[in-house]
Amino acid sequence: MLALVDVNNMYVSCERVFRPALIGRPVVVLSHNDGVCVARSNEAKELGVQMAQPWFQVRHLQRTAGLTALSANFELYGDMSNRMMTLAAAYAPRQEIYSIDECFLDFAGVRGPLAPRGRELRAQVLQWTGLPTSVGFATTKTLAKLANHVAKMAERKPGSYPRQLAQVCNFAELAPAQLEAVMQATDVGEVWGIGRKTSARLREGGIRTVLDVIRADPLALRQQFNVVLERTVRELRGEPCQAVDEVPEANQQIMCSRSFGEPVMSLASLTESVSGFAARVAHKLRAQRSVAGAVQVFLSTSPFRQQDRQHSPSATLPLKPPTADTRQLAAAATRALEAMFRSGYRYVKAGVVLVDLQPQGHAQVLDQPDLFGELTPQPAERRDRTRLMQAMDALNTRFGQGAVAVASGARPARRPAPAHAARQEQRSPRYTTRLDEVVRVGA
DNA sequence: TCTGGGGTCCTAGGACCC
DNA sequence: TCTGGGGTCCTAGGACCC
Repeated sequence: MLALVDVNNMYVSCERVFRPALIGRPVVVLSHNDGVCVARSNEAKELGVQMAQPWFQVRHLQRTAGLTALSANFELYGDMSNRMMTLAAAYAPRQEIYSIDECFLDFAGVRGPLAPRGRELRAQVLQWTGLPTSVGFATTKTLAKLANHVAKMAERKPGSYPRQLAQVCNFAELAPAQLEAVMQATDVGEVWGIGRKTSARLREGGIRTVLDVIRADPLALRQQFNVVLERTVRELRGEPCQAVDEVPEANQQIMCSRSFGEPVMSLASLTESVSGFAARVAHKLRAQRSVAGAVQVFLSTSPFRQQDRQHSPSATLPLKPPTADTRQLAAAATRALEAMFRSGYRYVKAGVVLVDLQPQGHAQVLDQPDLFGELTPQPAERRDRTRLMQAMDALNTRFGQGAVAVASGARPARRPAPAHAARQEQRSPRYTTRLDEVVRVGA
């Protein structure tokens, strides 16, 4: 038996822990650049605010409906997530952390009724971290996700599902007829893995509810759609197709991209951004003990500005031998940027992607000069590089991203905030990870 | 005026080989 | 005029998730 534990409206719930006055009120959390809504309280959902909806489209609700908007505070959410995950892990032999706000628990070998354990878990996480969760139990991952959805909706929309399924829902405890009623009451688009396009096509074929798709022929679905849908339907029928993975696999690509606060036209400014992105991805790369075989850089103008000329190039540069050295990655990234940059365009976004990742230490040694005329460094030099990068990572972890950076060209040592710095007008304090930002009590 | 930032997996089609 | 067949590898793009 599996459980899916999921924090309700994670980012909003994290903010409410430290600002209880926001409980019961419509709240959204905005993306990096205060661009779109990335989390919504139930009250904000009731107002009709959509996931990823541009902030400027709903901003008026501040005045008319008392909507509160906060800038994303990922440092806070990451720390709250760690606390929640640690508590949840104690309830089952195995845990897979699936995202910042969800984990699967595998109860294989655990005896006794599970719903009470789910309620205990929920109560402890709520009391110890302040985060409200929902718990869904079932025999496969896809079913556990669905049970979790039912637990949430039964709580949020009384009447949508039986009241006793609220907060904690165990499909295994339902009578067959009850389970069938639940499947019939649930739209096929709510299923994990069935998105907008697929559900629209399914509906055209007369498949509207979860019950409909469970009764369809998996092989026929595979032919009409693809193997992913077939697996999803098999999981809905109780046939496990996805295992619980305790140890996360190393990422196959690592990306850092940002929209700018305002359009950027100068190469110098883009170079500064791209070097910064390269430093971030290099840091992440070393954290998972990998090296990159190639670096990709992309730029784009705004597709929403029809009146602007569009230019969205990308370029990939191989790294031979593969490396995790910030200086080499930043140099390659800026070279790629220079090769594709064209003046006269209003760029609004750029990004750096590391691909062709391999485990550290497996990289081949070249006895011929590489593309840039360099030989594979000798052991002593490699050791120095590694130590330099370790020192950089340690300083940046302790004092904040960017405390130590690679000098890139003409940038002055002490520079003003770049013109394209992010807008983040409503960020809350990092209560749990910065000593100077902890909650103050009294005057 | 203002439109996120990460990831994964699968598939189709082209290049290439024998 | 007539223009293989089967296999592999790679890449771009689509769909999905949070």
